[in-house]
Amino acid sequence: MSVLKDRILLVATDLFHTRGINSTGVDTIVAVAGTTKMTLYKYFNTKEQLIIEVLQKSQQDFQSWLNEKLNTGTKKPAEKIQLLFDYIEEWVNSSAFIGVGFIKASAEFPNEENAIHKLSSLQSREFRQFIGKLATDANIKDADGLALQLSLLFEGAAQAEQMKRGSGAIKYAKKAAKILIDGAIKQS
Amino acid sequence: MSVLKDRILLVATDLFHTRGINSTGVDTIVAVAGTTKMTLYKYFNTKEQLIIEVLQKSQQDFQSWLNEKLNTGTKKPAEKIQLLFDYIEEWVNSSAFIGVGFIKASAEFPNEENAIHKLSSLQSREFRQFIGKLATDANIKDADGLALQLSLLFEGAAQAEQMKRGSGAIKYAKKAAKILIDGAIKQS
DNA sequence: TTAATTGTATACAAATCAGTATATAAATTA
DNA sequence: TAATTTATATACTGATTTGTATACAATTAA
Repeated sequence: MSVLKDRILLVATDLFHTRGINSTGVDTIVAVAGTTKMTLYKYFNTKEQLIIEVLQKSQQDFQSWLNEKLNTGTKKPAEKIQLLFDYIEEWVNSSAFIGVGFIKASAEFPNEENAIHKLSSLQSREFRQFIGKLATDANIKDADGLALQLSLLFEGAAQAEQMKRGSGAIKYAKKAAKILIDGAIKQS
Repeated sequence: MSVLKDRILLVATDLFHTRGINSTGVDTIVAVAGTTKMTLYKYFNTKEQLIIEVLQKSQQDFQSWLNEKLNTGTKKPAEKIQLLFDYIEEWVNSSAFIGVGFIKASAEFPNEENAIHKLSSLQSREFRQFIGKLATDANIKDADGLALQLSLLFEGAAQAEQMKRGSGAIKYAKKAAKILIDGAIKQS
């Protein structure tokens, strides 16, 4: 990938999170990235396409980071799901955390027919399925039900953390997750 | 309150939820409300003021509805907190539900210095304190901790329901809430 | 009847928005 | 060296944004 395209993606990601997507114009993005609109529109056909690529890259980066954390060493499936919220906490508390893209995007583009909204919805569903696979591997009976509950805690905590940094919401989400996981394991 | 001001508030509330706040211009609002910009600006100094009043009215309406539900009949404190998510489910599943204003607003106005963001943050905190009072009245030990966890489930479920109507997220949030509440009561 | 209030109609200002056209400079490749 | 690619600079279009100015109509109160 071109270094300029990469820089535009990075700058756009940051500005979208700190100022909002609709409130960030392409003029601002190119000014901060130190390039011009002509270059931006060479790499991205429309602003919508830029938004979509920003969302995709953000989610890919997070998933890659999470997968690496979960797959280092030799962890049993039951351990992995117990560790999930530890890693999420680590991620949320890192200085790099600026929010969950698909949560914000779905709020800014509420129309369910909109391409950006559809992508947000897909990413939310995929992450829930990812948790569901962890739960299935751990031999949990109602794996999908638990996955949905954990995803609610995740999205709720991310929302709270976006609203007020350092709220400590993720700490209590982790505690709640442990209770729900332990309860689900007992029933299996 | 003037009938016209009321109509503008209603129309703005609906449009903000279905199209997004920043994507809804005042021209659209007055056109749908069947009035003119001059009238809108007679009742609201700025668009920001309109947004703020929309958020305040939405939260007041929800809180009033919830209080009435909780205070009809003679319910013990422990019953009230157990019933909380039943009422939230009823509210979310009603046709009138269009989302939680302060969740969307905080996403569209991420800057913590922004007046709209501040109000969103305040409303979220007030609702959590409201749950905290229910928990305290029910003699729960870590009332604030439980309130935070329940608010995460609430915001997560609302977020999920905004993203995809009829997702059934609230049903599983209710189940999770029951587990967390029962666990907290045991420890008291 | 006169005065005040309330709302409408319309046009406007000034800024910002996404996206394009054109021309030029620099760097890379053949 | 010549040709091609990559990026810049700048100006523009046309639509949209919030908010205001001005003039007029209808209703209500004194």
